[in-house]
Amino acid sequence: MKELKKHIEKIVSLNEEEWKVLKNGIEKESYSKGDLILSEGEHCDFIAFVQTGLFRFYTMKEENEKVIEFWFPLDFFSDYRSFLTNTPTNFYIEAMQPGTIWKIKRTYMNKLYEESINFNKLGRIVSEQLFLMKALRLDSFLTDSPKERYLQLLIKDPKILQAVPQYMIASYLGITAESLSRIRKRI
Amino acid sequence: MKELKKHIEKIVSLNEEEWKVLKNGIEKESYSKGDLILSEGEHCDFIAFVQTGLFRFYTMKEENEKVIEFWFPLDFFSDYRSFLTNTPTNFYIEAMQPGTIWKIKRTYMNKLYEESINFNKLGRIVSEQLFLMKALRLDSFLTDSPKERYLQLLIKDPKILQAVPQYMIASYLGITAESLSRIRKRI
DNA sequence: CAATGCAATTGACTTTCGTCAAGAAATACT
DNA sequence: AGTATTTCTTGACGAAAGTCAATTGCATTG
Repeated sequence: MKELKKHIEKIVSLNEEEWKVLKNGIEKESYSKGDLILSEGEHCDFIAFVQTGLFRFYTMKEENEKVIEFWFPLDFFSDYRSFLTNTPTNFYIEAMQPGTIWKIKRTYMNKLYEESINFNKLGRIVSEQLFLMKALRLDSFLTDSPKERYLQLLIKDPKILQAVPQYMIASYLGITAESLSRIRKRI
Repeated sequence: MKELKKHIEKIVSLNEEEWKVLKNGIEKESYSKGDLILSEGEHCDFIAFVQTGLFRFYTMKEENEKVIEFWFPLDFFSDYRSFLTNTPTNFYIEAMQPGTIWKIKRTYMNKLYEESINFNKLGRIVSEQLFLMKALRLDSFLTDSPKERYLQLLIKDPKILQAVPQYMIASYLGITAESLSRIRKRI
């Protein structure tokens, strides 16, 4: 829990009482490689924090996996669309390695939002950060070629390249595994 | 200001005092067709609300305009990346028609965030909504073909098609004007 | 160490997209 | 109405991506 507390404190400074209340809503979960934390049709009713492990967020489109995101230790994650709108998801969250996470439920989160300014601040800043990540990613689809997106990934996210098989990276870049292989050859 | 107040009240209910404080930080601005509200190199230090008119958010990539977003009446807008990180922007915001907006400055917004739970709630929910829009858009780039993205636009955002020239829609879909023209022919 | 399974590459081929240039169509202007 | 400007379409071509199938490379394991 130390990492989580430290991470939250970088965002907002909670007093003893607030931290105690927050802690009461948090539970630890452990997963084995290949476990599904969320599946199509379910509601995502939590926000989580990666303690250890590696997770991916993907969807199926006509038999093909489309990887939306990868999550590493110290990342907050959720199917935030399903979480916010309280609607069933089309996505899957999979543990790519054994790992442990901290989870907080939406109902508890909403209770916190009613309680103190700091929890709203926390929720706001987490939302802002999630927004920024999506916005940067979208911009690169609008302005860059697949080759350029790959080159930027090399620079900005080398840890993804080390940890993840290439065919998933291709999907994450919005192209096929074969295309990525050819892009790499051209460089 | 009526529309703005009504719109905010759908998100969070402010008391008389809070509304008065908020109002003090809001100023009206009017633009003519073609005016630039924000240009590359500047800092975006505001969040705005469209009262009337039509605005677009775009960037230049090697002489070519890349349209990121369109904003219509009742939309909140900002170069939220520049706003949140307080860094210079690579983007432009242009009034595509004569229009008026309400603006609130970052410094004022940050003051509000210190003041009451409701302003944080407002900021949180606006951030959540902005996140949702980006996330949906990104998903469609990862999972759909240009043709599919166009067809979805027909269904989900017909107002964009009516109000915006096709070559900007092409850019918004991540393709060239010629490609969009051919996609339309194929249908 | 051979055998298996998964990942990555390569080849052949099709489809689609981008680019450049030319025209047609639509819109705005005088 | 006629002209000018902008927008949209079309054609020709090259580059890149998708698809399917086969092969190579790599790691795991029995």
